[in-house]
Amino acid sequence: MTDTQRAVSCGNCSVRRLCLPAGLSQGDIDKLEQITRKKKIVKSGESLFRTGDPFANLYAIRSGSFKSAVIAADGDTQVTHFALPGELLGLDAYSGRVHPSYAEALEDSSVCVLPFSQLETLAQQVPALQQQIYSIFSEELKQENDILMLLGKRSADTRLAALLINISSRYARRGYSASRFVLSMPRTDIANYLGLTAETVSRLFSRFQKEKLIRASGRDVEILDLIGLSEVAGTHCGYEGEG
Amino acid sequence: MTDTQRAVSCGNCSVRRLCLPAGLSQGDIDKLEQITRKKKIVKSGESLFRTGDPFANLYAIRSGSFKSAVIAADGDTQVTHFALPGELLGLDAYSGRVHPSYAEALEDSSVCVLPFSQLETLAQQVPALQQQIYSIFSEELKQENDILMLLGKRSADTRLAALLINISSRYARRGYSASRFVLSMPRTDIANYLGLTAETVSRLFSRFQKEKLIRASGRDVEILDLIGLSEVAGTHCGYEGEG
DNA sequence: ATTTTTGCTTGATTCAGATCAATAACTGCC
DNA sequence: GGCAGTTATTGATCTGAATCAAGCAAAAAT
Repeated sequence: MTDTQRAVSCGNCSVRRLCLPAGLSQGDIDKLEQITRKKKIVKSGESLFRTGDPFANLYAIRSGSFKSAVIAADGDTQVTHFALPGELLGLDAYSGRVHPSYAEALEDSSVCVLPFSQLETLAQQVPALQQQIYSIFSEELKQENDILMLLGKRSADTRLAALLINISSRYARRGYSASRFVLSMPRTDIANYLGLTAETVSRLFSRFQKEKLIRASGRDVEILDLIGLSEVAGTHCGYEGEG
Repeated sequence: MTDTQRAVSCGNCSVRRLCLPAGLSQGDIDKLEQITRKKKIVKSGESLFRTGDPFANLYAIRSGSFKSAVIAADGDTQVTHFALPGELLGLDAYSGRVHPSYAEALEDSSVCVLPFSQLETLAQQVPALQQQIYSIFSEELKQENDILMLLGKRSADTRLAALLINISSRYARRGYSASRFVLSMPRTDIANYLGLTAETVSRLFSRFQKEKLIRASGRDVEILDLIGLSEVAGTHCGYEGEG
């Protein structure tokens, strides 16, 4: 076994506790690794899959980050998700056998390729894996509901504050600083995701800085006052999400 | 076997093609029925489950309709879903072992009670059932993405038009008229779901009537001009959803 | 049958965030 | 290092939907 292949194993993956192997025995992880031999590099701005692509694989993010988005009939797009290491992409493609959304790397990223038919077969034999798949689906649904709340009822400042706290706590889970991080997405993507315009997002960044809630320079963000920011977000953690 | 029990069988259920049994062989459906012995009646306004209830069952709607909603830290609620016969409720509770949302009957309704641990075990033995569960999860995610588009970028009239078309096509799938139906939810719920106020929704109903797109009297709705309504919705079917 | 409640509609006014517009800063890239 | 093309900030203005405020209809309660 070469070093390159070793690098793909779950055992030495920094996000194994957040990803599919979570809760599996070593023996089951070995089986999972056997169907996850391929790794894929996706450069910043490139697509992992596009809307309409046939569904064959799920993708587990190893490193980097992605946005996923849907495209309406009129060509308009809506960013639906910012995905970080350990998260799965492509789950919404199962029922239609085609990807209804697309995923694009926000920075140079790498993913594990999971052929779904094989994963399905393995899950049939490994209850813990099946449970983990249900769990990931379910968690995803739960989070979407929280975003619906954000878009349905919340003011612009609340939305941005909630996003910053959410991203912060997700980075923290992955072993990075919760208070200082680099946003991998442009303002336009943040705005689109939050149902706002880039101008409004920019103004809010300025306002949050004036209010000493954050310090921001471009995509570099430092949270100075988590309590204050949480008050703006109207909650005590992300949008009740992961954290 | 009594008549009451017979009534619970999938075989004579009008929505079996949309529900869990879809795609299963008769033998597999029999097995499914064995774990689905209980049926539950939920009266209008009553809860099927509440936020925070421990997760034990999934519920398949036999008749009637439900709204599900999440409650924010400040007590504010967001309606996340209107569920019709054949649809499953409770999927978002799996990962946390607790219901993160609640489900309330919009009219007198009945559901099949599916103990999840037994369903899980059965799915392990019946690949077609496992696939159907994945499919339902996946479909749900897909639809949430379409709602995100609606809430993120669309104007009030577009949102309501899309909802009307979506509900119409879902009724049609269940064998009811696509052009004439009774909304089971009050205006406030429609407004909340669409991220609007009840006043705005009411004004839009009036406007759509003036424009001869619909005829509405309270919750009784008739679609007069599907093409016109689709133009307002900016799409050719529901929010790209089920239809 | 009459009061109370709940749900729906309509009008007047306000405001948060969009839109339009102009710079400014940053990122490659010759 | 300088130029072209993004990406971000800031300002002025506008507008769609919220909010505030009645009034009305239908259903539930007395």
